[in-house]
Amino acid sequence: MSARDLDGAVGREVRVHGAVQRIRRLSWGAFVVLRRHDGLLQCVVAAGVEAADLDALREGQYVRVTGEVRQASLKDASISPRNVEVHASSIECLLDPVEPLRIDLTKKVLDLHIDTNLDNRPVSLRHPVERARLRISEGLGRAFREYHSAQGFTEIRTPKICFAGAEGGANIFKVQYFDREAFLAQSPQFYKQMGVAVFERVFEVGPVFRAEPHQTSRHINEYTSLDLEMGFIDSFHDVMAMEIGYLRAAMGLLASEYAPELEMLEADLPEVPAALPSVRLEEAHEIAGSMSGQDFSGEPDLDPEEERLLCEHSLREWGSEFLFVTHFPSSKRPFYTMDDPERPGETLSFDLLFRGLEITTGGQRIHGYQEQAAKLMAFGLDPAGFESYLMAHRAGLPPHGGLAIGLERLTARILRVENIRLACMFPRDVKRLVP
RNA sequence: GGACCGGUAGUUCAAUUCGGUUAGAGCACCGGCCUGUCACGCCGGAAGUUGCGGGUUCGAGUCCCGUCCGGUCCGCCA
Repeated sequence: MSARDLDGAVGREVRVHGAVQRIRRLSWGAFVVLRRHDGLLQCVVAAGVEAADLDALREGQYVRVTGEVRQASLKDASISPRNVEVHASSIECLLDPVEPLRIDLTKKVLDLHIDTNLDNRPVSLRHPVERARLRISEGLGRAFREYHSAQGFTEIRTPKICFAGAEGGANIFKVQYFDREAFLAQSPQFYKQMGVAVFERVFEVGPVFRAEPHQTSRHINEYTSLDLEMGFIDSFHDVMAMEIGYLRAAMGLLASEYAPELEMLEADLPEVPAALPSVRLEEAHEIAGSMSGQDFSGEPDLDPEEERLLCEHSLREWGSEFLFVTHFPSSKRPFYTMDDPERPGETLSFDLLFRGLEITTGGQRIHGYQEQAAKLMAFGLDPAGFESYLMAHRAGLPPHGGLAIGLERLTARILRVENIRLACMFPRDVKRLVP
């Protein structure tokens, strides 16, 4: 029985099951809040109801409650629905935990060190706030699928065990693959591009792996990439427009179907203007420079301080919490990125900044075989090592481009969670391989 | 790879410039009370090898050396 169904069942007898999230004992009985598949439900258990041994009732037990649905008016935002409660006529224990919970799940906030939280993830995830964060992340992934499916994209699944990395460099995990060495995918980039020739528009929601030994609140070594690639674009602005469409759809879906979670998390969804501000990297450096007094000009990338400054500026001057930065230098972008014919040394690429953090990278790709082979060599790479990739170029690719959004980063910034790990069910970082 | 910071009860934190009696508090836990709670409330209780090893000292959670573990930020990136 869903929360919505309970809403319409006032006066009826229902049977529900769940885990005991918290018990508030009073002299006449207790309020017992159940954790269920789609929210917390308050039950009222008077002392002496059938099969109910209130003294034996413990947080963490799994129970089945039978009772009448009655109207209520509850103040606790973690409970959903809040306009009904179940007055138990019987309560049956299905399972007793073998040890008391190691973490206090009854309070409004989990007052834990992030490390304690993550070490105890099998339990801490049962807290309403942690659960709600994962639901928001799920909603963003769901919106990505729904929106792009409606836009004519085909969902693809590409291998995560690869012969070579898409981005090159040392940040790739090696794995033993029978009698050979293989690598964990850093990106579905090559496969997406091949997919463009098959379906014109493709997307994938999947894990990517980065072996960088970074230790910050915005990096994990396995994250979920919301990837897309689209053919027959006129410019990379088509890709940016698609992202705007997605963000608008995603915020709409969250507002309509994830309202209880958003309310509990006290989240403020960003407005997504129909057109987002966009500046070239050079201009971005100037803006950040004038705000901080530092000189960023000539830097090939944005540093984290600039990302924060630029977002502040974008909100104040243009009323947008999102800001595109374009035209990163060729040297800083992968070899498949198309150069701007009008601006030598610059690429037709973009990042999207949101609330102080880079959440997306994208751009137009090189589709011509000769151009791609030439740029590979200019990067000091051997085209022979990219044979199957270049096969697609030789067989012909339409003009195309795409992007990748870091799901955990997007989730974390929407919820204003400081550490990306808290937007992830079981984060992997340099120090953390379990749980 | 670099810079900074930290490790005290199950947990989150205290512990007075410069070292000083028996290392405290909130929450959780245990016992009792409370006719409707909303992070319930009230009374009581138990709970610690101060990460580990060594040193200085009459005396070390506090100072010094070593060691282990971790966090934040930077580089790099989503």
